[in-house]
Amino acid sequence: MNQQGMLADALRQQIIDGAFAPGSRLSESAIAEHFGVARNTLREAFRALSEQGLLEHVPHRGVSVASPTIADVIDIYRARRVIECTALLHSEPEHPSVQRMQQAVLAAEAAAQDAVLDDAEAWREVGSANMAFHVALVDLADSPRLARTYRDLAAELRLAFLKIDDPRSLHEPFVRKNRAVLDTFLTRGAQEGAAELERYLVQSERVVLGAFARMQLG
Amino acid sequence: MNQQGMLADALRQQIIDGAFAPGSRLSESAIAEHFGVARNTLREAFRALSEQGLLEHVPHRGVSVASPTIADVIDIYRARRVIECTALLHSEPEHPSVQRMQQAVLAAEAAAQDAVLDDAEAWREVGSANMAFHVALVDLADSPRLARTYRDLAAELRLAFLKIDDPRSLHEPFVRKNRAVLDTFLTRGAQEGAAELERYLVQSERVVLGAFARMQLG
DNA sequence: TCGAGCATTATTGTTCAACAACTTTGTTTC
DNA sequence: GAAACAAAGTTGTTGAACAATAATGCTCGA
Repeated sequence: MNQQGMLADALRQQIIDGAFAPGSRLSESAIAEHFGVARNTLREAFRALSEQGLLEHVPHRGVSVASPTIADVIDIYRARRVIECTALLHSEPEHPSVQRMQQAVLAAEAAAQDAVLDDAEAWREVGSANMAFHVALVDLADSPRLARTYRDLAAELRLAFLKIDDPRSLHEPFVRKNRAVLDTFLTRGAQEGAAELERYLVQSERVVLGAFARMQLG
Repeated sequence: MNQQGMLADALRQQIIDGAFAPGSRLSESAIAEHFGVARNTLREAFRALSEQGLLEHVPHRGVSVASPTIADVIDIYRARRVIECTALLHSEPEHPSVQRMQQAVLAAEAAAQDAVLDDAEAWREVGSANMAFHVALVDLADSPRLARTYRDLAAELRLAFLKIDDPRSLHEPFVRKNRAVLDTFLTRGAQEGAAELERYLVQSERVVLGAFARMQLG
C-alpha cells in the first residue's frame, strides 16, 4: 500500500484510540514531523479522513478531531437504526456473519468479566467487542457500501464515547443486550430480532444523550 | 470556499455530466493544467472524490473515473432500497420535503414531454429530475448522514447510467413511476407508498442490469 | 513471426522551499 | 474596557525536483 494509505490508517487508529481529544486541533507541521512525512502528504491523508467524518476541516483554521454534538449523536443513531434493523430484518440465521456475531458476543462477555470497576482500558475493550458485533450484524446485508457507511458511523460514534468519561455505563449494559438480540434472532426469527435490536439502539442512544446532557450541565 | 473545495466540486460535476468516460484515466498534469492549479492541489481534490466513490485510485497508476460493474449496481440498489424505503416508511405527508418531491415529479413530466425520441441531452434532464425526486425523498428522513450517503450512491449510479447509451429506456418509464410512488404515499399512506417504491427500485435495477448484460454480450 | 527479456519513457509518489492568504494574538490607544 | 491596528503563526498553494513504479518499445534469439 501507499505511504498515504498507511498514513491515513495510522492516523485513523490513533484518533479512534483517543490519542487526540475530540475537538483538538491537529497542527500540520507538528504531525507531519511526528510521522516523518511532508506536509503535502499529510494533507492528502487529512482530506480522506475529513471525508470520513473523523476530522473537521475549516478553511485557514486547519483540521481538528471531530467532536460530535448532540445533534450528531441523534443523527448517527437514526442512521444506525435504518441500516442495522433493516440488515437484521432481511437476513437468514445461516449467514456466515452470524458466527462472527456469536464470537463478538462471547468476546464481550469475557472482557466484561475481566474488567474491574473502573478500568477504562478494559471497558474500552468491551466496547470494541460490542462494536465488532454490530459490524458483523451489518455485514449480514452483504453490502460493501452499507458496511463502509456503517464503519464511518461507528468511528464517529467512538469519538462521542471518548467525550464521556464513564466508559462502564457506556458498554456494560450492552453486553447482555447484544446477547439478547442475537438469541432472539436465532430462536424467534428476524422480525423479533429486529425489534429487539431497535430497543437496543433506542436505549443506547438514551444513555449517550443522557451523558452528553449531564456533561453540558457540569 | 477553498480553491480545493471548488475544484473538487467542479470536477465532480464534470464527471457526473460525463465529461470523462467511466473507466478513463485522469492525467494529473493534464487536468491540473486544464484547471490552472498545481498538481499537489489537484491530488487533494482527487483524494476527496475517491473517498466518495467517484474516482478509483490505483497506486502508481493514478485515478480513473469509476466504472461500476454489475456487482456495484446490485450493491447500489441494495443500499438504495434500505435507505429510501425506510425513509418513506417512517415519514409524514406534511414533511416539507414532500413539496420538493412534487416539484421534481412535475419537472420530470415536463422534461419528458419536451424530449423527442433520441435527444440524449433532454433525457439526461429527465434523469436529473428523477434523481431530484429521490434525493428529496431521502431528505424525509431528516438525516444529514443518510442524505450524504445517498448523494454518493446516486452519483455512482449516474456513472453506471453513462455506460448505457439508451437514456430513454433508462429514464422514461420512471417518470410515471415516481408519480405513482408520490400519489400512493399521499393517498394511501406510508406503508403502501414504501411498497410502491420498493417495486420501483426493483424494476429500475432490472432495467439497468439488463442493459449491462446486453452490453457485455454486444 | 513470435515471444522473452531488457532498456526507455512516462506517470505517479513524495519531498522541499517559498510565498500568499488568512486567523489569531498581542499591543496600543482612546 | 472596547476598538483599531500591528505582529506572529498557521494554513493554502505553487513550482521544481527527484524517487519509485508502471507502461511502452526494442532487441534478440528461437
